Amino acid sequence: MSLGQLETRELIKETARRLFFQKGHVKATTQEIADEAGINRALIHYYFGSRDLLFEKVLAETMWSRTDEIESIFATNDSLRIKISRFIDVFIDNHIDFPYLENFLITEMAKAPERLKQLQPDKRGRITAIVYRQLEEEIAAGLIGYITIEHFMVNLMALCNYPLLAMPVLQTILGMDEKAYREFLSERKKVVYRAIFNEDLPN
Amino acid sequence: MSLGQLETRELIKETARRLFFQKGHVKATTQEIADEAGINRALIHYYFGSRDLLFEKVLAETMWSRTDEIESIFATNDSLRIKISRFIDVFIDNHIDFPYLENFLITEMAKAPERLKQLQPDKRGRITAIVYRQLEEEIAAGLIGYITIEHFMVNLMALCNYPLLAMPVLQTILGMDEKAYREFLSERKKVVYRAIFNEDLPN
Amino acid sequence: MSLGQLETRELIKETARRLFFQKGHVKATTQEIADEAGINRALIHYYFGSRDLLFEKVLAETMWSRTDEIESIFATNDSLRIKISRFIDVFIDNHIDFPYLENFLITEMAKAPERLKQLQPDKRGRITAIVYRQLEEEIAAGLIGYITIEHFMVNLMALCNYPLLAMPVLQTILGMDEKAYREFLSERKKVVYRAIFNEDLPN
Amino acid sequence: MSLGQLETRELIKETARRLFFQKGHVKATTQEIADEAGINRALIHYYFGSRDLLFEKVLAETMWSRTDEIESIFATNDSLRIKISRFIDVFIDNHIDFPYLENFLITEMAKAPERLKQLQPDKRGRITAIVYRQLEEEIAAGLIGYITIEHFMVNLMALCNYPLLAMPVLQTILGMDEKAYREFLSERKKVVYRAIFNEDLPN
DNA sequence: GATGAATGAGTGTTCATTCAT
DNA sequence: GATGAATGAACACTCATTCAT
Repeated sequence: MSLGQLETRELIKETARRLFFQKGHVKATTQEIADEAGINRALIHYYFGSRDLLFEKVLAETMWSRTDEIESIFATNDSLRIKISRFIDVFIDNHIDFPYLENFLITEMAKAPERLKQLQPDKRGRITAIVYRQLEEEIAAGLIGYITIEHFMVNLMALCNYPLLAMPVLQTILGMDEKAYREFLSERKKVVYRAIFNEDLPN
Repeated sequence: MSLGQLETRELIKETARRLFFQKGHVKATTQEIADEAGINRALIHYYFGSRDLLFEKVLAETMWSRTDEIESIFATNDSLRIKISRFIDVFIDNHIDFPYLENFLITEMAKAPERLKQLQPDKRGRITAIVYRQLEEEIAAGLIGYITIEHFMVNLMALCNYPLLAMPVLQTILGMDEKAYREFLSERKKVVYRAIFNEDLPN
Repeated sequence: MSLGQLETRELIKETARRLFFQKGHVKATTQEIADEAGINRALIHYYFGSRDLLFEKVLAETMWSRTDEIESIFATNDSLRIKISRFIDVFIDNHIDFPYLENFLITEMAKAPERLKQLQPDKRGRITAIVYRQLEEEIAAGLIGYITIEHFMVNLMALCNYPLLAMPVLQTILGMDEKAYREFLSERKKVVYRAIFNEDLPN
Repeated sequence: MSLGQLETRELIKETARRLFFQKGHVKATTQEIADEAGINRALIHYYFGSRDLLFEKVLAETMWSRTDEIESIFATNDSLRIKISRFIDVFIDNHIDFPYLENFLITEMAKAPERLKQLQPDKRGRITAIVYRQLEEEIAAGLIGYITIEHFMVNLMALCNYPLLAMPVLQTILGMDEKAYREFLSERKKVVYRAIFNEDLPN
């Protein structure tokens, strides 16, 4: 593989990723991608075989890196509070780059629910098991009120993801511009932590 | 306008609503809508001018009724806790019917952010003002921890909407079938109330 | 179905038939067909669903009428000589109109041999049985030399079809123009009969 | 020209010939040819300029060798019967290797009838002249019935070529498998000779 | 009001061909 | 000589839209 090839391959994927996940063009056509990348439409087929295969490639890769990120947070010996605090950081700081990824995932999952299973291997199970144990300890110690693992995780995901997911709607409703919304999102780290543990985020 | 005319108009809108918001066919074609409604494709143009105009009409109407619903909850003399409790009820019970509406809204808003402003008139301002006052009283009385009105509302919306919005993803992650997920959603009423007020939902 | 619809449907089929079987454009594109018929390319899909379905329709219909023609020749009480004489007439006179049909059939058959079976139902068996009996009588009576039914039929088909099938090649080899070749073909009726029965065609 | 160059040139032509005439892939793409030959697609253009030029080259060469073969049969002092017997042998035995050549020729000729003239030089005239004389002698001697040279040659070609040409169709109609059809073809040598001379093939 | 027929613009994809190396 | 990258033209097909009736 020459350098040029790698660059073009990567360029196409980058462009697709940007259109799909950043700009929210869920149905971005090959023409749109080619125009944005400044290449010929046929090259997409040369490198990826078909629009769908490019699509799957980009989705899979993004999912992998995301899953790895999450796993690396939870698969440590740290306390639950530290883990959650990191999770919030990652989701709010990093995922600003691809605000539509979650949205995208939901739309696609609605069409082909069996696809996620390929993208999310058994790691999920292990993560849940770890968090489950730590959560039980917190509840037993009376540090947080009773809650099931499922609702705990969904609360966490909801509080972190929703403001990203629904950004265009919320930005309009709350009457915030780009900058104000960014500020709002950074404030949310404390707010989410507080909503989860009912106490202030340390330091 | 004859009765038949009204009926066909309404039938088309109903069908479009179902396909768009219930089944998640964001890109439902005029043919698909016509087939589902059992009418001729050209009639959609006869009544609505174009696919996009039908789309906007349906979206606007759904938004209006939703806004009205929300307003009627908040524009009373009830306590904040009762209002929030009703809000949770409405969002979780009623909005199960159109699970993809939120998702849809977000996707469309991403394309044309200026559109929402037409759909959400100045009512928004009045609602916020009312809730704002009540929220300040709660905080002042030490009944809930300090939180801005924006974060309070976003938390509430996140905890209610996210499980609906992300249903396909969560259903897969949590390994729940249709029935189990419905059960999970109904449990959430208590969970959300608790997360917001840090106390159990009365009765 | 309106008159216009039938006309357009028929027009498309006619045009396709002409391009496929008469002009030998085995790979005629939908554009070519549409241009030749003076209609929009998309209409072909409107009426036939796809290029292949149009193709199959036209092929099947042409085959049916041909099979019927052959059957009506052999399924009588006439003598073998009369039947063969008619067969020669039909193949040479009528099939001049679609000189590439046979060729076409062969090319397509090479790709999908299972297709012919659908087009040629069990009629074939009955025809062969009838001819078989009559042929045996001729041989037993010493009227023609010993020959199997298979070779007899293949000889007949070869002598009739080949000059049509290979028209472009033969026309060039034999140095004949359109008119001369047509004359040559009409002479062949006697020649074929003679080659089969080793005696002159009556009257 | 280096040895390697010659080898690659020849390899490409061989591969094309096989795909075109043996496997019947009339529309074989440059990619298909390159893959089959194990070379780069661009090399076809390097050596032959374009797909069409490769095509023409291969067709021309195949035609030349075929014409030479025929000429060498007829340009001897042997009797007509021996010549015809050899002709039948060559066409039936040898041409089994390229069953689609004839078919191919016909299809291509239909598109560009002027092409054959370049491929079939004045040899044709000489061959016909020789056979013509011998045929007249046979007729004069009452050894065969009256027939023109054109019909005689066309009968001969028809009886030999048609079973090869129409192999896929005939195989289906006659219900023969590969092996049975091969057997059938070998029987045809006697059958054709008999149909031409109305007597058994010697030895 | 309602329909089938017809169209033009656009989609993903294929392919022969060219070009830089 | 040989290769991978890149392109333009064409293909079958889809779709919203228009039109005549």
